[in-house]
Amino acid sequence: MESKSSSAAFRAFCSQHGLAATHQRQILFEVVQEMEGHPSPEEIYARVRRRIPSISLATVYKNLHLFVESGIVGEVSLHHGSLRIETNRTAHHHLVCRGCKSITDLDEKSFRLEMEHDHISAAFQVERYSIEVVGLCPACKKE
Amino acid sequence: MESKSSSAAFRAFCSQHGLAATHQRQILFEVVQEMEGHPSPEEIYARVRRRIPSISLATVYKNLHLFVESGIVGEVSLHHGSLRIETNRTAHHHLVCRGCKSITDLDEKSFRLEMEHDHISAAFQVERYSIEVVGLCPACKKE
DNA sequence: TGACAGACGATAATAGTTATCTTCTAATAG
DNA sequence: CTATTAGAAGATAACTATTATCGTCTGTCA
Repeated sequence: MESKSSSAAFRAFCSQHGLAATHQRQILFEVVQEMEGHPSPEEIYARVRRRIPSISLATVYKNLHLFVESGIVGEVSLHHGSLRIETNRTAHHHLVCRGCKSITDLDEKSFRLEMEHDHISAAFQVERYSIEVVGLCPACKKE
Repeated sequence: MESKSSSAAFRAFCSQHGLAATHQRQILFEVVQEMEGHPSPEEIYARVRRRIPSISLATVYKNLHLFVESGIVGEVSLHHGSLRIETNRTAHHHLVCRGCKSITDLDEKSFRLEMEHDHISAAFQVERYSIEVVGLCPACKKE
């Protein structure tokens, strides 16, 4: 059964990460996995409230952080939270540390990229692309 | 002379965009272009204050927006400002509209990428990479 | 079944950013 | 070269997203 297996996955997730299997956490777990696209905390909050009207937004945030840390969901941008200006106007890419959020420029020559344009709708006007290489910088790796 | 040509570039920029060539704007223009990396508004503000101690943070923000719009600087992430959760855990890339900030997933197969690993420090532990294709979606293109 | 660590909810606090409003100044017409 | 005026700057209030705090409640495990 759907709910059985989903519940089992949730319990496994909680015990793997030493977390209590609470009702709020379980609904969040389910909702996050059934949502498509790139929802914001507010959108997730709105959706969870349909099932638990009394849930707190703080609970949503706290659990989203746990989910991101554990890897069951990702974050679209590691450097949201503050505007960052790009002064290097030549084509280049980014090396991003998921620990300290540092960003290092990579020369365009570091990659050879072939785009299969068929896969991108002709109606979308492509202006540029950039590659984000994500991982851990030497300092953060030590931890 | 350095300052001559910089000043000429600034004046050209202003008249191209119908902007008044004010002192604050000029210092910001210069500072932003001489900064390396990916400075935040606060960092730029701190630096500009060394030359104009009385400048307001609001002025920094207003001018940074103008600079971004005009293209003389870029923004590192088009979707900062709010956490966005990634529920799709399979390898994929993003099609991002710089107008409405919408994000569409692209299949991993859309690209063929060869990384010249020599260019990335061996000390950086690469975990994944993702390609961001930036441009205008059909709806935003109409404007 | 208790005791307790950890989770929840309510809400205050903070950080980043934007809006408002008043004063000032660059652009330009005369 | 001055007067006019649209736009710019500065001060600061307001707003949005996020995090911290704290009292209460509830899974977990002995």
